[in-house]
Amino acid sequence: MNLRDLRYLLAVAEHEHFGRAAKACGVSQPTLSVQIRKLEELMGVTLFERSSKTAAPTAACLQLIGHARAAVTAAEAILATARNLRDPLAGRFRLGIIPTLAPYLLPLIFGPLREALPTLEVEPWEDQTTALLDRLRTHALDAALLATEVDGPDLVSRPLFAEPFLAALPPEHALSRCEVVTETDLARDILVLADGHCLRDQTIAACGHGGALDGPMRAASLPTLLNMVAAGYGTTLIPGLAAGAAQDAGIVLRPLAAKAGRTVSIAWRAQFPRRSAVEAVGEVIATRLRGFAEGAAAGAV
Amino acid sequence: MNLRDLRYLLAVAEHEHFGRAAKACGVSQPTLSVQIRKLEELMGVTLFERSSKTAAPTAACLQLIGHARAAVTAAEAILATARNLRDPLAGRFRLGIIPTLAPYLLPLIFGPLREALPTLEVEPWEDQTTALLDRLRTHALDAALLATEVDGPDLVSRPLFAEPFLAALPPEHALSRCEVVTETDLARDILVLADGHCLRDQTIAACGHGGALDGPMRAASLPTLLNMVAAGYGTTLIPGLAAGAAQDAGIVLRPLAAKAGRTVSIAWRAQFPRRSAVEAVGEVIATRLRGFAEGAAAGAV
DNA sequence: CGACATGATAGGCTGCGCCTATGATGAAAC
DNA sequence: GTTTCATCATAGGCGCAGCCTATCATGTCG
Repeated sequence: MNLRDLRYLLAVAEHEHFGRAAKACGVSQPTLSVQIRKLEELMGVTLFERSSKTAAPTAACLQLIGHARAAVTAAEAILATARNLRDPLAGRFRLGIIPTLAPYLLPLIFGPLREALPTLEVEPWEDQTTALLDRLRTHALDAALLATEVDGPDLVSRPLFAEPFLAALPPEHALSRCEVVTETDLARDILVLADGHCLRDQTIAACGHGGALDGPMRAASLPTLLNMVAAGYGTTLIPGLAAGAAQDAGIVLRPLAAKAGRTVSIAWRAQFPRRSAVEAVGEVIATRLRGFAEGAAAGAV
Repeated sequence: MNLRDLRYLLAVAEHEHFGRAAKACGVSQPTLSVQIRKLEELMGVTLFERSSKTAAPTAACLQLIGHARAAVTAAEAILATARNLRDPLAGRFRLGIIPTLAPYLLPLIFGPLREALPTLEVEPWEDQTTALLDRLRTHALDAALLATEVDGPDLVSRPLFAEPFLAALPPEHALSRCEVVTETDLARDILVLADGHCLRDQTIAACGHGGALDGPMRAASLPTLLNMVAAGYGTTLIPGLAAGAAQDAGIVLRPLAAKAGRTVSIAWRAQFPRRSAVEAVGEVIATRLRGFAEGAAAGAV
């Protein structure tokens, strides 16, 4: 059985006339006769009572055309839905973002995204890098904003903007008297985030450390870490976009001598079909953040 | 687009694997690859994100398979319904019956019909002959019980049983002293049904009439006519099956000398596809009424 | 690096569904 | 009664869609 056959069935049932139904279907009358006959043989039911005047649907036929109409309608709904889905810049777009970036970046890009891509429903998902990569690979995310290189041939990425780090000091800290802080100077009493945050590894890579990394005061999130620094427990590096939040917490910020920083990239599956959506989102973010690195490195936010 | 294509789509979406989906569909893997590809081109939407491990449905695909499943389900419902409809001895059977027959015949045949054809839902429709023929021709009835010959090549009929007429007399009527009444003797003060009833014409044909056929007391129905006879307004002919009702009304019945009567037939459209249902119904009625003519003609009911 | 799995591609064949032409039948016109 | 016109059914031929097997391209894993 075929959708075409069902359309023929509906046409003949509606017109009660093979010739007119054939014209409505855009086929010849014999075609319709043959196909309806085959349908009747397939079903084992006489669908129409033919006469020299008309072709009247039988009671059995009337019971069937309800289902037939449902099938044809559903098929047309598929095509109609597909038409609406054809635009890759429309629909849900699940975007993963690492925790040390999300709260500071999202407020900046929500507006531009909505303006540039009004039909794209960007759904942020905050998680650590490895979790984001897992979700990317299991198709639970469409793309992710990361601060690390992605590995493996199944994923690709594109850098969006450079984010310099800043030294974050308690106001009374000795280094706060310097205009510029050298990364290694921070190592002595540096505090880092809990395991799993890429910022933790990058901080250690840039500064080294004074020994006790995971003391009793593990900082599970960047706001917590900022509070700990503000309370005088030690120093740290923060990403440039968090500068505002750090200053609000009463932290002194200084540019770094070696200009340590990280590059934020957008990553996606190589096979992801809506590549244009990824690139559009990436372009909006890159444009919004253009020129940010220089301003942040200079200490002006 | 094709129902087959939708089944392929559902299979691949379910298995997330072309090879297994192909096996489930009973086709080769290349066939599935080609058909899904064509579906994607038709819709302008990428349905699956292929990798060397799996074929994951895209978000667009997930939106479409709901409709696809609806279409496939409806198509299967057609076949399932058709299977149930395949038995012509099942389902509604709209049976027209003339008014001078229905109230007396129906009680006799309801039981046997239900017993012999339990899946056939016989729906009686009482109307005069011409109305029944109209409804037959417009497919509003499947068959009709008539007491006249049917005309035209579009309708055919089969006699079921002979129904003798009986003379119906007021108890005090002079003819009630006779054992047998001659048809023409009734003509003098005969009463007949209103126009449109076949029994009216058959009564006149058998007996003639005394002149004033449609006086002020038109009898629109046989029970009314019986009441008029019982009240002494005149005589009439009644069909044998109405004998019981006539006697209940206090009417004297006598057999007729010339054995006037009528033949009850079942009529249907020559093209009606459920001919076996017609014949089964006719057979049940004929069997139930077998031997009725002799008993009724002898006056014993 | 080789063995194995995936999905994609190529070429050939079969049969379905389409057409036009014609037949069969019945109704209406004359 | 005969003709004419309508209906749907049938026949024969043709093109293409969909299927197969064989093979390729690619990525994974031991």
